[in-house]
Amino acid sequence: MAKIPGEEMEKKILEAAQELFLEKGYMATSTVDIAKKVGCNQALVHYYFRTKQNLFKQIYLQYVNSLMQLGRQNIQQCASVTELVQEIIHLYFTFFTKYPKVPYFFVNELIVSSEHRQMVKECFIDNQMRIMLFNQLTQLIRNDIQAGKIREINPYALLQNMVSLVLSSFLALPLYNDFISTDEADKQAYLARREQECIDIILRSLTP
Amino acid sequence: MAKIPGEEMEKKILEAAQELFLEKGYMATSTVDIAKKVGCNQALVHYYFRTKQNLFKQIYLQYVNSLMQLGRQNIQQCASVTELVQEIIHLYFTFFTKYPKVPYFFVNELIVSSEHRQMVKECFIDNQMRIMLFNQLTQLIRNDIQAGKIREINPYALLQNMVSLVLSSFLALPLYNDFISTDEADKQAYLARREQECIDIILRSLTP
DNA sequence: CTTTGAATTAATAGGTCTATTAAATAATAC
DNA sequence: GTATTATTTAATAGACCTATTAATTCAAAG
Repeated sequence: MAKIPGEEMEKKILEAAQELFLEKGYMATSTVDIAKKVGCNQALVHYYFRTKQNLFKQIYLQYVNSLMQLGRQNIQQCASVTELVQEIIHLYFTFFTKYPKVPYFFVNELIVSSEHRQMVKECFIDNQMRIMLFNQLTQLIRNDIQAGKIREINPYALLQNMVSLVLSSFLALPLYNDFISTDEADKQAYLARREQECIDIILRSLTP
Repeated sequence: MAKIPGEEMEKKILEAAQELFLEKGYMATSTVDIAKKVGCNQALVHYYFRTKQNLFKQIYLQYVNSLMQLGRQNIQQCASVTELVQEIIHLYFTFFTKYPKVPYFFVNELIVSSEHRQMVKECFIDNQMRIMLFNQLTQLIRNDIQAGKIREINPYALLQNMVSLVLSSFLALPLYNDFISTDEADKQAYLARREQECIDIILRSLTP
């Protein structure tokens, strides 16, 4: 070791940790596992990140941000709730189809650990991006309600419904694997069907 | 100890384990924790159940069954999909409102552990109850489609949509707690709202 | 070529955990 | 009461885990 210059090793550790955290969650991943995956000494993990919690924090907050950034341009261009719903659901399906383990990782850590919730809360609370996107949603809803294009609905409820349907489509993947089919093409077809189904349900739920 | 006759202790261990598994999940609960909660020696947990996995299995399968049994009479009396949807969602909201940690426990173990999925699969595969209820749903859907009362829909998709919306209402409770309100009355109101919202969404998704 | 600071390792302290064992205690039978 | 069986305990083996320490190797600078 020590042949790789500078921050190379730090990055490798971060990447290995990312994969393992995604695969098995925080609790079930040990710094020994991470080191083994990188092929370095276990102390090195602590040398760069001091604690396992630190390492996790960096990775998790990176996901929080990338999920929030996801296609903000596309979203800002939307002129109606209908467009927005289609755009958001499509973006998330595209992203999660690429990284199908992110939803569970994300949800699990958020449910399981009060500390991790606090972490996310602090990251969200004064986040300009979040505030802007939420304000846009609220504004669009108000407009479309007044125009009689959609029924009255609380923006939080709409968000929760979308998130629920999208995430659960991916959370169910392990079940799909074990109960229905392990074939990759089948899985892709399932996800494509779910995307349409999610959009359809949400749009129907908005008709006046 | 040893003053309590017969199976009393076994039951106490089972109950303590149940609470802890619900609270923290399989991985984060140790047999030491369980013994501490009961107030007995840790070896006793193994004396009665031999392994932690055994103990878990008993508890988990009990939940699988009680969830499946849940109000099967009420459900069998339903004459239309609309009725069925309302009845099912209401029953699950009632049950989970009483035991709000069951949804996460249930979902998590199912997602996280391939072994636990196999366990459930074996329990489901030839289960008469499951087959009957599913057949009834399929039949009702067929009837209502032909009668022009609902649009064409796959029974699996309908089930997944219902389950997703119901479960996620409860999975979000820790977030509700930390981000919105810790007040018990608020939480009850939130759940009541969600129940209506879930029913509403599903029924709207079925209109021809 | 040697010095110096950074990167890496080996070793280990101090915990935890599951599961087993043998010994002690209680309950029951004879 | 004593023998027998069931319950309960203390003790511990054998893993594994995080985090730290001190020693080693490496890379660059003088």
